[in-house]
Amino acid sequence: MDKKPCNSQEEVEVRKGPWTMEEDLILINYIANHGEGVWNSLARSAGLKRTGKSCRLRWLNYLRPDVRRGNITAEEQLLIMELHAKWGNRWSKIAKHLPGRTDNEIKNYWRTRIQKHIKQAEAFAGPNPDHGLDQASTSQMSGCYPTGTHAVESYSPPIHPNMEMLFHQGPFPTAPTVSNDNMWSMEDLWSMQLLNGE
DNA sequence: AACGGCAGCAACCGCCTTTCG
DNA sequence: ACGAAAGGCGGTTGCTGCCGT
Repeated sequence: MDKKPCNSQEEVEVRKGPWTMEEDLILINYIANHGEGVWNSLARSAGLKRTGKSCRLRWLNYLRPDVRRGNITAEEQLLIMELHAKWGNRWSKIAKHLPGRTDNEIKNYWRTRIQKHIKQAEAFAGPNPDHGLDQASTSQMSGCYPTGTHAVESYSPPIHPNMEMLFHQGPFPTAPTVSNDNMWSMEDLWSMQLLNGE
């Protein structure tokens, strides 16, 4: 599509889309041996036809050994909502308070689960044209909360009262149906890396 | 059993900020 | 002090699998 007519010999084609197992292994191996560095040159040196950004994202969101995926606990849910009430869509900031969780995962979680339930709560409370949740982006949603100046100690319901009601009804899966069944586990990858690398 | 719609997740895109020369 | 490059972040999109009809 927007592929340039390759007029430079440095112009190697850039791969996009899902990462392959081989690419993952290359990246893991390279970082294990050389550590993280300048991502653009890392991608080149490792022989990956990916942008530095893509490598970084893959590493941070998926390949890091300390990354935890799936099974967001009820405690984590509450924390996410609490911090979101405080900071809005500052996902990376929120993620820092959830060890092993990535901003991307929290963002997805918020959008797919929590936001949905907020909508339901809104609907349950009755139509209110002023709220306009549909057009409310998540950032606007943060306006529903006592954001900014309110510190956590003054933290009162981070969510609509209806949300609390939903909580008691148990709308959130305490063990979300996230499953990695269809992919190799990180343990597999890391053990492979160990076999390959050292 | 097949089809259509929906939900969830991974990855990409573009903008903003930070760092380095 | 200025400009360029890289990193970081949030928003959005596309793909895949699941569920209901």
